[in-house]
Amino acid sequence: MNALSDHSVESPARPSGRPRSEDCRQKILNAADELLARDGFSRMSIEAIARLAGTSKATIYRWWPSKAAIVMEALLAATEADVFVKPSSSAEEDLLEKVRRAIALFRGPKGRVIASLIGQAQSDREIGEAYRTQILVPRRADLRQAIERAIRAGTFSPDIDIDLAIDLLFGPLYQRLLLRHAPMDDAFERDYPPVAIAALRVYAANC
Amino acid sequence: MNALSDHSVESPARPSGRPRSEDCRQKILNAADELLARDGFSRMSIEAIARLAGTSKATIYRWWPSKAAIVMEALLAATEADVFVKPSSSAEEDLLEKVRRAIALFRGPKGRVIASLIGQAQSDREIGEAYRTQILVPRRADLRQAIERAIRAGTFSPDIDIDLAIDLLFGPLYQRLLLRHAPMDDAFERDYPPVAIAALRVYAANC
Amino acid sequence: MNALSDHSVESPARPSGRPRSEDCRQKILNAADELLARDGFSRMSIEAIARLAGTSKATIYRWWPSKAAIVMEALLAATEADVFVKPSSSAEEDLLEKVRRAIALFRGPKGRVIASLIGQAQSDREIGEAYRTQILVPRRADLRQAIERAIRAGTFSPDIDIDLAIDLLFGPLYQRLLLRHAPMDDAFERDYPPVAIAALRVYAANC
Amino acid sequence: MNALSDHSVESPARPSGRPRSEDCRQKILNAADELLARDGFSRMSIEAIARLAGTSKATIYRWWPSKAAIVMEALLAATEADVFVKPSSSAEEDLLEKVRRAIALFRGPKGRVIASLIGQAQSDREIGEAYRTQILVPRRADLRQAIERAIRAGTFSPDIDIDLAIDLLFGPLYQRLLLRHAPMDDAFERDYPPVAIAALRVYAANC
DNA sequence: GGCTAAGCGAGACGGTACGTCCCGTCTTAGG
DNA sequence: CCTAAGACGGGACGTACCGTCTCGCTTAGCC
Repeated sequence: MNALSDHSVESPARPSGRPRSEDCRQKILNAADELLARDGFSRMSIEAIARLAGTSKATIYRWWPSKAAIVMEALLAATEADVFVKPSSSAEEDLLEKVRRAIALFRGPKGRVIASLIGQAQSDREIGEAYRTQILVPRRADLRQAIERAIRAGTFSPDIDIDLAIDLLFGPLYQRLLLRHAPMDDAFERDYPPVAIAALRVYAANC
Repeated sequence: MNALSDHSVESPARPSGRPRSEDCRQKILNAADELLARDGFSRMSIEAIARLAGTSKATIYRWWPSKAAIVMEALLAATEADVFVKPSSSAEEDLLEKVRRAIALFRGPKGRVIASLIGQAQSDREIGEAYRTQILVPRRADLRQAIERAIRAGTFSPDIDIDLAIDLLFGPLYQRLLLRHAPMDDAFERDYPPVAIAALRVYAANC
Repeated sequence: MNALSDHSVESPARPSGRPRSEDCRQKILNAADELLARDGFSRMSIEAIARLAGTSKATIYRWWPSKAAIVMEALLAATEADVFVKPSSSAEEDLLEKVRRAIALFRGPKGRVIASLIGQAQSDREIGEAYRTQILVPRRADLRQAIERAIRAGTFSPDIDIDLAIDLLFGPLYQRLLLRHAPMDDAFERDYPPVAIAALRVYAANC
Repeated sequence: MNALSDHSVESPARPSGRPRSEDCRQKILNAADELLARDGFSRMSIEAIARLAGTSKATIYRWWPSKAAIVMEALLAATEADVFVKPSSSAEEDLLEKVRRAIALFRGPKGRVIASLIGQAQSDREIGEAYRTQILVPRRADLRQAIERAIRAGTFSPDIDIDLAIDLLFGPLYQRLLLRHAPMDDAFERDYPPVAIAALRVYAANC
């Protein structure tokens, strides 16, 4: 548990004092969402969030240590569903679907938010740590399971480096998201996933 | 030519008045370098650069439109050599070497600088545009040539999407540079390049 | 009765519900005293009093309308004895003693507290009103009685302006307390009182 | 020279850099004056001064260390003339006039400003020090000269404590200014000065 | 060699946002 | 009802940089 998520600790024992206002929390997250869309991550200020949410800055600082923490919380809740793939009989097929889902996610409005967070993480160690812990780790654990299913099914060699395998699948996606050297368009969404799976297959077979 | 590189315009007509001080330019670039290493991109301020360089802020603003432009200029000069690969008889072999060079570059001190710039580019369109124009475009043009050589040699199908091909090779690198979910260590430097080439080969053969 | 002393209203009818905690009242007054000594009036906050007293802010606000009211209450209780002079046969002698007592009071630890209150009163009408009503009015009534005794004894003319007379005696004291242009030292404590009485005598005789 | 008056140092050598804007200085002092009249010293904020003056807070903080320093500067310039008395043949007469001038000053709009400053000085050592150094010291030096003239003329004994003498004259004034227990009205303005002089005379003769 | 025009340092300036502090009010639970 | 705890809206604090500006002083090439 790191600093960016302390507020999400839920102690079972009800703490004394006036309880945190859930309404207030929502207003802040909504305001953050709106400003994120309008101004982008680094151009939006905490003062603006407070202004728009109609809360005081102190209330924000009481619960979130930074702008990134707010955005992360908003993102986290909303992204879970986007990438969940119901396991099918073919692990390979599932991986293909996961790649497709990731492309769809990156192309949608959350794509820029994710890119912003990763961008900020380059100069703020806490944001990076939080992003890895809260978003990447569970995400990659899920992918790892799918790959391990494929290994058990004999599709992939048990000797493969699973981290490397995941990177083969998703690296080009992140690259396009972040570098924007080429569009993440319909052609990419159609053509890339099978290429990625093919690349993984050749790596994982001949290991 | 975009805003981040206006200063490099060299008018052939000799302007009147005192000429730009080259000494001053160097002091600023050096100061930027030092602060970049010490504080990181977004924590370093233009005021600090001016302070350290012993120049005035006005002088900086006269020649560079932003912090990123300064850093970009410093980076550009220093990176050229790192990635140049003398063409050999085997285009595939050259690509392999280029991947290796990129890993070495990313692992070195310039890695964090590049990551910082890409990070900032997420929220500053000008930086992004400049990075793509000045760094990525020439870089990818070079890679494209190597791939076209391979196509002409019959190694790769002429139907491949060259952008996608390049992404297959370098995507996982940028991913590790920017997400830092897994180390870019000796094992990676040793294992990844051949895997990348194999992936490209399978894509480019079966296209 | 003004706002700063509402809490001293004592309804004869026993109110329903939990009675006010006397312990709590003492803890707050003690904490106020301690912080007053440590930080001075305007640097001490109500939050700090609550923290130190181990009470909640709400409890303080329920009983006192302001910081000054707390301090006033603490001061009032403690100062009564300092200035009471048992009437002797000579009203003039009594006045002399009262001046001496005031100097002693101002030189002691309560001197700075009184100065702080008068200082705050310059920008807070309520504090000023409360200070005058609760402290100055009874104090000056007492002095007035002593002077009237002297008038009845024929020492002073019955035509004198008693307020002016009191000011002649105490003005220089307050001036030194508040301006601190010159020390209120042993020499002053020894030399000033007879001078003051002499000044009063010459005014009150030749009126 | 203390911290509250550093800005008034006038180096003969013109300093480098953009010169201080006199216009800006005036706008700030005027804004301070207006707010002082409208809201009183402690209710006026530096933010409000900046807002009204149309300057930035940084500009204020660059030149004045505190609210009090601003007010002091505004006061200082405006008060000089109010208390200057052209020496006449009678030193005693001059003292009488000086007392009258002080009463007039205290009754006017500057009276509340002076009271505010003295009030703040009770909890801010720097303000007190500045007030004493910049206002009281020159003021009392002037009074001291008048008294010394009277001593040389044989009116007063050479043994008197001049500080005490000044306090006898002005103490009651400050007391009424600060305690407001009795009005500083026409009657006081008419009656007090001769009483004060008489008191001083009896002290200074029988010393 | 003096003129002129830009470069340059220094640093003031209007702004904006920062993160903190305390205010006085409120909303809980528990005594 | 009283109290402890502490969340809340509000607003000022003093600081840090931003990018622009106004000065006086170089420092060249050109007349």
